[in-house]
Amino acid sequence: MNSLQNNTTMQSLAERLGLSKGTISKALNDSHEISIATKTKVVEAARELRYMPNHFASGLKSRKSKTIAVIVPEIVDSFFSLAINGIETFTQKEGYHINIYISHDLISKEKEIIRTLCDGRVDGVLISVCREAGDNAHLKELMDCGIPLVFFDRVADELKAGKVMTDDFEAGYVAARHLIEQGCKKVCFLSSSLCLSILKKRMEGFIKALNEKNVIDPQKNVHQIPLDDIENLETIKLLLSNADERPDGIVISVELLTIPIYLACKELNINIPDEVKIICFSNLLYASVLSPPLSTITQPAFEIGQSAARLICNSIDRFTEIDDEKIICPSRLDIRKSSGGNDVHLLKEEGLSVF
Amino acid sequence: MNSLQNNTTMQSLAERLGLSKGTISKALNDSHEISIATKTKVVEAARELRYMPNHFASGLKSRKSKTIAVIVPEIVDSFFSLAINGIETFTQKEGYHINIYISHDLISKEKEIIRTLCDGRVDGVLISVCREAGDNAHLKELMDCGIPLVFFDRVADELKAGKVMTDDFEAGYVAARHLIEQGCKKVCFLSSSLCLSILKKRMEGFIKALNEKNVIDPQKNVHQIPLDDIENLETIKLLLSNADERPDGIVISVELLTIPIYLACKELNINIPDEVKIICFSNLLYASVLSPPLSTITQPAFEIGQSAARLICNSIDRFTEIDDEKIICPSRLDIRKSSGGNDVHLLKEEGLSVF
DNA sequence: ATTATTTGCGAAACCGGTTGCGTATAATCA
DNA sequence: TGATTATACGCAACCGGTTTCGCAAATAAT
Repeated sequence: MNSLQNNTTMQSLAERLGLSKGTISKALNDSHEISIATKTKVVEAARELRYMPNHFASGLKSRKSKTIAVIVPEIVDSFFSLAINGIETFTQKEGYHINIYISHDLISKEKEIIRTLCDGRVDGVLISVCREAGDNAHLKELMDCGIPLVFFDRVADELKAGKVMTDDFEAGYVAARHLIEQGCKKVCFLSSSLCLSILKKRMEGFIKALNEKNVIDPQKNVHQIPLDDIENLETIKLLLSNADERPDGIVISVELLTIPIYLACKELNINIPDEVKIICFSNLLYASVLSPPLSTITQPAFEIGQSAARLICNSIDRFTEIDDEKIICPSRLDIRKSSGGNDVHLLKEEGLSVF
Repeated sequence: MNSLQNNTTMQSLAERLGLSKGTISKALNDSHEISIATKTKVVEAARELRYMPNHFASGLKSRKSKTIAVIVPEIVDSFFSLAINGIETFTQKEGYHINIYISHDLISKEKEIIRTLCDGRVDGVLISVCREAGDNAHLKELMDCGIPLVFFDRVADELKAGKVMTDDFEAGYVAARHLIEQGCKKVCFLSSSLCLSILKKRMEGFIKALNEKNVIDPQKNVHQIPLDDIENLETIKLLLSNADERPDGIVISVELLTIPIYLACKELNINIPDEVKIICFSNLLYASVLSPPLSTITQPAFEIGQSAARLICNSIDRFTEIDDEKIICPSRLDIRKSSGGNDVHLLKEEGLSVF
């Protein structure tokens, strides 16, 4: 049975040393009230008996858990796993633990998760909101509990909280301009839903680039693709199958659509980049070994995670509210062959390697 | 300043309703001692005031945190992120929270992490041990604290604990036999270090297949590749550059070596699969869009995570020790073009899709 | 030598739930 | 009607730390 051997408590330590519980506490916390001699005696005994202050007891009094909740829509995703890596790198240095929650892009799950977070188990929350639209009463309630909140990447624009993101508008613009400069005459933009504000911003940047080229009604070049694995392939094949109307350049705003695009082109025998040039918002480590290597708008996922963690840890440690602070980490254009660039190896790019 | 609005406590609820703290507790826990009328009154007031039992207070008494620690060597990794997805899927149903820790394959980090886990903050630990060799005193100490431990994938053979893994020996054998059946005359095995028992088992399976073909000294066909991104590319290029000695079939036992293999072949102008056939232990979602599509030994990462979570949750909830229980989830051979198979789309394989 | 101050520690309250026990009131029984 | 048993709730201890306060002994100041 569950024996729970390590029951060394302050009380047992106190009895063993002929001291009081309070004295032990003060000694271990290096209080000035306790003599050096007693302190060393206590510290040694504590180490010997592998004493560890009980997490619940100390948390009950201090109201601090040294724990941060991280809510992501998905974890099998190069962006989010890199972001978590960045978060962990920072929090671990500061002695914080992290709880991971996956919303699976469902607003109901997100609400359910948030609700469990109001009992004091976490000192702060980092969140990348789910794709599914919905009110954000749950987020407001969380903040009403006095729990600091920081959004990363997918933010809720209308809430006053910390926000760490990339320059999506600019990146959308750069992606579209790049394809235009590569000689594309008909560039289109693939998105999932446009509920997500970051996707909307990318699209607006894309529109701006098209407007500069005096494209008539650029909104017509924006396509919403379902995220279901079967439907999306069919939708994309439909888009590419009509040779006359077919786009010769595609900006893909979500990494998930990479596989269906490549598959569709292969099935329809369309050559990338000769017949259609492609660039994708993506953090894929494998972009350089795809055929052809995939040009990407690479988001600084690790840095975004790290900055978000720094923001929330500082807010917690200094008891300061985050006053709608916004941090922008710029994305990077990595030109590879899929958009007609040279096929150089970009494996060792700064900030991408995680090994 | 941090206002902590939601200070609804049992005491405040009690005062508001003219009852005692104990009565509130019993009412909320549906005790038979309390009348229906009182119960409904209390429950309604609790909901109205958004009362949540304090995590520390309840944990202090119950000695349960409803939290599981998950320690992985890396998170930007398709296997581990899938495994975490599996873990989360199960634990979330059971009302457990999960803490994520990343050892970055460093034994020192692993020890440090484990040490912080003995204070009662978690009810159990799931771990995939780090690659770096070392004693496992820290794991024993954890178990001595009465905290259930379950290994997944990378296990410590010598410890008596729960273990969930795949059939590495069998998989290594199957991979090698597949290449041999595809006509390879000189098959070799790439590994990182052989400290990891799972890599050793894969190698032993590989050796068995070669022995069956009466290969002389098959151990000579086993190569250890450094994991550093620059060194490994050079080492692999060296291995492939000598056209006479060059292997015509390669079993890659770690996913990390996929990129350098593809890059090396491209640089040396070696055709996959005509000149060298390749199969890799991997959970890459992008295997099918690599060029050529990569044959894989696909580990049931999601199932492994799910089973590990089930094992530890059951152990916790039933107060039973895990008596060296072993669960084996078999891997799957996915033949694609890199090993000379047909280029079929294996996107929708059972158990792989995470969308 | 006497008073003032510092030093080192113990006692007890407190954090917010949980739980065993005691008891007053109501319901049941003889 | 009086004794017995349920019913419904309050009281207080407890979980394991933290912290305030008080006090005795040691040291310093006068």
